[in-house]
Amino acid sequence: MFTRALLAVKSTALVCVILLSMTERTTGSIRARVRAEMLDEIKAAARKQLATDGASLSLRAVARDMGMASSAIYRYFPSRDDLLTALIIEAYDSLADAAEDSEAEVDRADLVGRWLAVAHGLRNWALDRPHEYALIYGSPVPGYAAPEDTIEPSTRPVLLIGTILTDAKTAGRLEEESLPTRTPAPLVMEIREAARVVNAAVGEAEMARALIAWTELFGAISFEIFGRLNNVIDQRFAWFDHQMRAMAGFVGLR
Amino acid sequence: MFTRALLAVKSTALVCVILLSMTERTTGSIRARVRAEMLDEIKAAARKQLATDGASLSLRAVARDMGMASSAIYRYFPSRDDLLTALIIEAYDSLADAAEDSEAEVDRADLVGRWLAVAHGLRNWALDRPHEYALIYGSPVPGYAAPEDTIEPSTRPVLLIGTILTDAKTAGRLEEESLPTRTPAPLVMEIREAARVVNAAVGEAEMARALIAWTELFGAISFEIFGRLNNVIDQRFAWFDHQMRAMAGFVGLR
DNA sequence: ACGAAACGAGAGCAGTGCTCTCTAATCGCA
DNA sequence: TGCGATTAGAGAGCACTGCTCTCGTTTCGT
Repeated sequence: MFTRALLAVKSTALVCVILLSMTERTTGSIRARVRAEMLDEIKAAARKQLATDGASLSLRAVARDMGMASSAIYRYFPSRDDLLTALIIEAYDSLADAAEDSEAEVDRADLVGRWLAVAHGLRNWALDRPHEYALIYGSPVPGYAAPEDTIEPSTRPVLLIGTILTDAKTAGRLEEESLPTRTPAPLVMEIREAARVVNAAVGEAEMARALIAWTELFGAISFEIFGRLNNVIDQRFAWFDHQMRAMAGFVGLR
Repeated sequence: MFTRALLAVKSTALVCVILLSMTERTTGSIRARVRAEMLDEIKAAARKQLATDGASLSLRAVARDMGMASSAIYRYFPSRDDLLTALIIEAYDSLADAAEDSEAEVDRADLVGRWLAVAHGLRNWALDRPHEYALIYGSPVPGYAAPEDTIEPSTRPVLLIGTILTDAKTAGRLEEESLPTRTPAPLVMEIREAARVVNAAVGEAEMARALIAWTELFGAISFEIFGRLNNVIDQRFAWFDHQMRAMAGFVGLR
């Protein structure tokens, strides 16, 4: 909003702008700074529209909301999909932040508590912004193909269980077990690789159980957010908490 | 297609139509029959379009595909959402059929096998028609609110585990256990009610475990269909099978 | 055989993503 | 300081969407 008003009174504000550019030389030209602010402003407006009108994101509505022509948006985002991509990346980061913040508040030695904190952190974030959750963990947006840029941010949330697993293992708080012998060797290799990626210093059996718990976790959130619990479970918090404690036991956390 | 050609040569086919209506008096007037066929034809065209172009379903494209004006579609479906609703209901039924057929092929006494058959039946259906899966188990379609009509069909798939649980219980093939005492009473009541609805003659602890397995099952399918396994797990079948065997153990099936 | 109901086509409305052109503001650099 | 190059924004326009309304035609029940 500030940048918009600024642009509207261009000539009179020019001196002020020059002063600003002098005191903040590190941020580059004012054009670059205004551009960065515009990018944020557009994303914020889009996020707002996402929250109110649901998953149907209209570029024109965003432009209208900002009081500018729809064509001007294309100076900042080459297409609607690129705006979506930016929102998706931000959503992953925001989700990971929420989970990390929630987990950080728990005593390091309380491994079940840390798992529960991650789970509830993820769920609370999803409840707060269901449409953003749908954007990243729901069905892909109709004509939208997730580009490369979204792959890396999407891995952030799952990294958390890596450290929990490692800490549990080193503290001797993780029950050990071996995978059934019928588990195909290629799959075992992939599970080991997954453990390596999330920095989990555990065996394939423990990692497999953690991945299953992770799957159940997002299954539970999706069921709740997408309305699959309607008319079945009203005790949403209690049910989710029960599931997560059960999965902690399944993983072998003590 | 047959009905379209029939309508195109109306006058000459009139006698034929009368004859048909006489031999098939039980099905009602020919108009009613043609209408039913049209409904099916539109749904089929829509399903085809869903499979090729993804979740963005265009009424006009469906009409174009059928060689008729877009406005004519509104004689059969009052709105695009109503078409979607019809497709959703059919998808639930089709999915439930697939799971039932898959489960029916397994020896009644093999309870783990029956659970695995249901799971693989659901997964195979989802892999065959990912967009229809997304329609019913993904994020809700943008401007679409699922009407009452979809509630009942959506319960069909889950009914299957009810019979498996009951059979396992009566055969003494289901490990018993009690819920942790901290489980809130209202939640216990809801779980018992859920067991009643799916005809599962088991206690709340067994039902809770089954619901968790059910959640993991759909979490696993969603992860696979929505691309969350990309670059992580390539051994899709083996991984799913492993998960489902693990969940069978978690539920206590023997 | 006739009035009522249903059907299909076409035009039209408001909305969408996106492109192109044109003007004005701002930039880097001499 | 001024000038050519770059960038921002507006507006018109294209093809598309869901949906409504009207207008003939066809089929229905009686």
